[in-house]
Amino acid sequence: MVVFAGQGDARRSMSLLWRSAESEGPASKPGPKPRLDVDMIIATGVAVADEQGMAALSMRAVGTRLGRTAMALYTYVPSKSELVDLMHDRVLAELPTEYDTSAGWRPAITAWADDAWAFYLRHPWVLQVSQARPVLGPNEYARLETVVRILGGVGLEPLHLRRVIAALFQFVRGMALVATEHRQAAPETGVPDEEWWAQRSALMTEFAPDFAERFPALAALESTASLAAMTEAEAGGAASHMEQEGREAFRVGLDLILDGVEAAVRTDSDGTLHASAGTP
Amino acid sequence: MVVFAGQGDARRSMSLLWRSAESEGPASKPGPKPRLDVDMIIATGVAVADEQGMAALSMRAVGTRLGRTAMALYTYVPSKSELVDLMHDRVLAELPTEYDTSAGWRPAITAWADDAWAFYLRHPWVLQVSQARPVLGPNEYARLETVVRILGGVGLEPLHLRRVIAALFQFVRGMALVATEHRQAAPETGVPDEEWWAQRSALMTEFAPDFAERFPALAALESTASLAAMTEAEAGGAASHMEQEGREAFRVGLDLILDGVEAAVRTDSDGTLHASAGTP
DNA sequence: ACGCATCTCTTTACGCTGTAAGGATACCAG
DNA sequence: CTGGTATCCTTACAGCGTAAAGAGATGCGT
Repeated sequence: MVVFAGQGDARRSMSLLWRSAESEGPASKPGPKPRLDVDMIIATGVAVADEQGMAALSMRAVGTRLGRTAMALYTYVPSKSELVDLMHDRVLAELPTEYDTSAGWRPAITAWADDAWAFYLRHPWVLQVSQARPVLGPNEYARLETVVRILGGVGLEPLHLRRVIAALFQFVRGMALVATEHRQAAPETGVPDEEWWAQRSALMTEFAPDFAERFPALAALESTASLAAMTEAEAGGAASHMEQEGREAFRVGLDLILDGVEAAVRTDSDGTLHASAGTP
Repeated sequence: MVVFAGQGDARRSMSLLWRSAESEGPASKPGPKPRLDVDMIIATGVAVADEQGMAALSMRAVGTRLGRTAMALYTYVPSKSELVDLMHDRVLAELPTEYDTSAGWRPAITAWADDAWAFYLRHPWVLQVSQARPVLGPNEYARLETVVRILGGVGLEPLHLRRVIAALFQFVRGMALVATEHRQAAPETGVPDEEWWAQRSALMTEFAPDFAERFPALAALESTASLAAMTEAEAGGAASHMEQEGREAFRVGLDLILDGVEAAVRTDSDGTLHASAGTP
């Protein structure tokens, strides 16, 4: 057997990502029976990351949760970064893949974005996984397929469509990222949100007493907008103000983008031929 | 002097962020002359992060660059995370604060977004700084003020305006994040982009030969869009395809959002009273 | 049934991180 | 000159990912 330098790794990680239930190697091998398997390790990793955040995810942490040492994991998984990739693709399976487009693409995409938002808040650590070389697991593709299916028939030309989707993805991701960061700030630092802001604004007036002169537009906006936000938030009150505002900004931004898409669809299907691209 | 638990830190970091050239303590103090100062340390930190990335930014790295040990820095800066905050606010000063709105807000915002994009590509590590509790330094406020000044007069109501701005910020951030991650992937892993993708797609056909059946919409889109991207990219060719596409998706997404804003402005100034909020 | 190849899992170790603690040295006010 | 204070260094600790080597269990070929 020939092994090319650096290829064994890629091969192994792909086979881990795409492995099916059977299709494994020989049923009986020499050596002690494995008392662990990749799925247990992935599940435990997800549990650790969900409960204590990405920073607390260490090989030792996962290992001891399974009653094993850190090094024992290396029998099943080539490295920590591979484990994270596997965890990523694993949780991605939670996302729905079917959306009702009978009322048009817009409600479907909105529902999709809401689900993605909830998903990110459920697994905030996913937002910490680098997108540089995407994981390319089955569930990553399934997620993409879902969006392409919804948006494929609206009449955007392929290249444009792909860019719109990329923008949509990154928008959702970015908004969810700040939301989760806000949520994590309080437990991590031990200082509750309100206290922190109160303290900071007190120090602001001390260190930057000329704030209103230096940043007039900002000062004007803050005084009016904060007031409006307060009175508006009176109805809800479940989550913190910051989180509520994050959610609200997400909705607003999403609507802006979808308005833009609608406008693009109108001009596109006017000017160019309206091919029902995507689903055959 | 009374020191409340946990407050000394906040006070110190605010004074570091907002300190002005003079206004420092007594000119002559006992003890050896400081051979370093906060600005040198910040500048060195920025240099390290720019050149080698956030992962390579360690107290030891900064220290030895200054011909000192890691611990020497703790005389000037309370902790690494404070240093990162200071670095963040420092580089933020590079962003322009004045934009020509004589041709309307849209070209101004577009120029602003382009500058932000270039800024993030120049200092990718900034995207790694948590937004949970924003740095609240002078330059962070200046950046916000800039956008509010541009968008303050278009006739969005304050609360809506704030959310639009939040969405805009996160969109730019998110798009820039993937772009920088792509750019860093090749040097970090040592595998050039094309090789990686070639290898991956070869493995894809091996491990998921049923790809086209499982993800029909995706397969259709890829075959048409990739072709279009290739022929379109033939003109340029400076940056890699991935990076080019990231930039393109950024433009497309931004235009979608701005289209949405235009629509919102039209309906807002029709229905509600058009107050020239913001700049007085 | 035996020996051996092979597999799982543990122990130990290395270099890296942020930073707490304590000591050496340089400097200024009295 | 002396005492107090500030700068800076050395040492040390707990944590990280993982390389290397070895212990023990297991199935196969003989």
